Amino acid sequence: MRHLKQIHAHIIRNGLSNDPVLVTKLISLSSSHSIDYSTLIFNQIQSPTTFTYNIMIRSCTNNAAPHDALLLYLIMLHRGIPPDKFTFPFVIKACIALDSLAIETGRAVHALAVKTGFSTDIYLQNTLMDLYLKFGLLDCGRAVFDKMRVRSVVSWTTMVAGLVASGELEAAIEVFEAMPVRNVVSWTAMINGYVRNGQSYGAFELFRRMQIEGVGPNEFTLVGLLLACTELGSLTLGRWIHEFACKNGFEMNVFLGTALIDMYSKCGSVEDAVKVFEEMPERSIATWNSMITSLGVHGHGNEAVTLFTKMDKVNARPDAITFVGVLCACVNACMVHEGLEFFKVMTELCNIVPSFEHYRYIFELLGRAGMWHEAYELAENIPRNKLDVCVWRALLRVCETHDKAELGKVAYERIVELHSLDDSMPPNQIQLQHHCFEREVE
DNA sequence: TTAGGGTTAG
Repeated sequence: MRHLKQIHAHIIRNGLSNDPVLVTKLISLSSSHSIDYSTLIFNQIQSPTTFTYNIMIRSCTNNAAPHDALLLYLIMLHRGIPPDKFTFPFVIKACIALDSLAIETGRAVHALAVKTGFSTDIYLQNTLMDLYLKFGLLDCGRAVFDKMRVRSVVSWTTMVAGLVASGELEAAIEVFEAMPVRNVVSWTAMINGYVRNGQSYGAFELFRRMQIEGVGPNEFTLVGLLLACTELGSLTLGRWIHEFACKNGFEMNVFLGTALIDMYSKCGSVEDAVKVFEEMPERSIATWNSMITSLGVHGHGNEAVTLFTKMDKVNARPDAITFVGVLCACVNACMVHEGLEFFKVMTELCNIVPSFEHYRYIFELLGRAGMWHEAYELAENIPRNKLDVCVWRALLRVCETHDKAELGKVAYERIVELHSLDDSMPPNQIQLQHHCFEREVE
């Protein structure tokens, strides 16, 4: 970023700040470090063109600001700057990055693309398919696919991946088998389809077929296969994939490394997980989380906590999942006071809003420490939202295991009370829960 | 300047 700013200064001093090529290059290069800086450059352009808008829209989406991307698109239309064939895929990608509420915007963009004559662009069609399929509108995705006059391997793969994500394994297989050409991405998408649908042997069968047909796997493929090993609980197969990766010179990137750690941990070899972790040249938050969780569930609570404290030294910021792992480790290792301290760090220092899982572990810790009043206070102070019923349930659960009938009854009454405020809960379900509780109390 | 596949909790 420092070098980029120096270059930017030279550009200004040499009177080149209106050169569209230089300016757009600056925008896209700076966006991954500071979207604010990119916006600053963009706002200084005297007469922005379709091209500069496209670049700015793409930069926003690629850097966690899809909402701004849509806003820019609207401003662009408002200013009368015409979108082109590049604009539409970028805007649809912004919709995909948002939640499914953006589907209406997506449809409107689709409509405008039809009106302006860009709807037959293969890049747009592929992106639209992706949008509809990812938001569960399988018929719409299919309709785009069926209307395409030319389909590339990307079109077919998008269809396969979309069906797989919706659990439509049979339909995905049908499309996959009908593909005229398959590349490593297509094979990987299909392998993951088998894994996600609990058919891990099918995934390995496909891996064999892929190699017979002369397509080599890459890191993505191996990650899918490692998930299959994890699902099967097969340390032997997992080791084989690991050896395959080493023998074939695969780069130990964060995804492959993390999948290996997770596989070793869940297949019972925490030693191998640690070995992989220590040898990784680069780690993501998922890598840390996987390793901490692994140590925690294997009864190495102290090691998990030590590793957690190391995160700070390498500037890795813990997230909500990290604390689920740490709290779980504390529960398993009976580190009551440490756990309570971490919960404090999480909420007060890291500003992480506790989820149901955090409450579950924290109630367990408080229960073990006999701090029932604190547990009650904690549940009582949760603002009214969707989570509070779950939290009282978590407390009820802990009360049950610790034979804490009195507080359990309070928790139970709160659950019934909150349900009665919730119209979406049918009365017979409340009755049923009431019945269950009475029986448990007896 | 554009399109598709990947890791962590529960």
